[in-house]
Formats: sequence, C-alpha cells, structure tokens
Amino acid sequence: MTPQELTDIAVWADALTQDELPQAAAGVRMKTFERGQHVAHFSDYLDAWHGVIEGVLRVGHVSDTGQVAGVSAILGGGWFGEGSIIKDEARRYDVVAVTDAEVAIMRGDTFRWLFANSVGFNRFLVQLLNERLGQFIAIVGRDRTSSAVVRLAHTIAAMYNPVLFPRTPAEIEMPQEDLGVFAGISRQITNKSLQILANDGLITLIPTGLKVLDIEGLKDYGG
DNA sequence: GCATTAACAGCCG
DNA sequence: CGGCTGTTAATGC
Repeated sequence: MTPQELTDIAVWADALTQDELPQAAAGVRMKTFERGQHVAHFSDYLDAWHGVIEGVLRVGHVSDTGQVAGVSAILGGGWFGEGSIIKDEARRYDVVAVTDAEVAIMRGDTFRWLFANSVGFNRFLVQLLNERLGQFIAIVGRDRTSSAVVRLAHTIAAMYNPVLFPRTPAEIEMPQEDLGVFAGISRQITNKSLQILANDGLITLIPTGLKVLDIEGLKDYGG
C-alpha cells in the first residue's frame, strides 16, 4: 500500500521517518474476514503482524469442551501478534473475527526490518506492550470482587483504550453473547447488565451491538 | 442474592 | 429457517 494509506490506518506510521514509512507501507496489505472466520489458528506459524482496521477480533484459546477461556478483544486500530514474530514461534492463541472485520497484515520481514532499524517503531511497541500489561493487571485486580455489571462496564471501557485501540468507533457491532465472553459472564446476565448501563445513560442498545455515550462513566463505574 | 444453564417466544433478514 | 434478543424457571455457590 502507499505511505498515505498506511498513515490513514495506523497511528504508529506517524512515528516513522520519511525513509522508513515507504518501507513499512510496502510490506502491508489489507484482508477482510467474515464473522466466525479464523484470522489465526492455535499453533499456526504465521509470519505476520496484524492490525484491526474495522470490526472486532477475539483472541483466546478454546478448550476441548468448546469453552472459550482467557480471551480479550481487539478492535479498531489495535495491532497484535508481535510476540510470535519476535520470538519466532508458533501462535499460542486462536484469533477469530467476532464481526465482519477489515485487517491489515504486515509481512514478518518488514516487521523485523522496522524492529531492527526504526527508533520510532520500537517506541510504539514498548508503549503498546506496556499498555497491554497494564490492562491485564487491571483485570486481575478487579475480577474476583466485582459484580457482573461492573465487570461489563470496565470491559467496554477497556475497548476505548487510546493506545491499544485508537480507532474504536462509538458504535460497536457485537452480539451480546460475545460481549459476555469478553467480560466473563453469561449471555443472559450480559443482557441484564447492558440494560442497567443503558438505564444509567452510559450506553444505548442498538441491533447487534451498543453505542457508548460516556466512556469515563464506564471506566469509573462501581467505584 | 447473584450467577449459570436451559428453554421459551418474538424479531428480522 | 437461523441468528440475536429479551425473559423466565430450575439449580448451585
């Protein structure tokens, strides 16, 4: 793709020099996935770095009983998969499109070239990893004690982390069942909790999704 | 009480 | 029909 196209879809493109930008852009292409399609399978050897341009992906792994565990969402502007490239190993998770999604794919050698040469790119990676770590620590801290509504509110708020997902739209298209998986609660309680949050004026419900009205309110919900 | 699963009817493409 | 939504009943921690 062209440097301009890359700048339009990736915030980290701004951190590259004039020399680096065309190199990066040349190694990135777009691909669309339909709801339910796998972007990456567990144990796949995928030599690529992925960015979500539109839609929602779910990363996690599936147990033998079909239960999904250890999941997190990736949405607008979120990039992932650098661990497998840097460590040169197979994927440790399944990545599935929860909604129809548009995904940018960077070739592994392009990633490694930026990793070896671009100061700005590495700064972005450090910031990305740091933010992701903070998000997981926050989950561990609140998971045991909090109620379903609070968990759901924080789960939704986390989808608007400006570093991890700088382009998440106000309206998120996502079935309540998948939202429940991200929050770690059942579909029925997800439905009830969504109605409570809507009653509080933090969100409104739309067909197959929700519209966020008050991100700060969700973040601070329940304490 | 609160959450989970199972099962239901209603809605919509 | 098939997927999503909203609700209720039965059960468990």
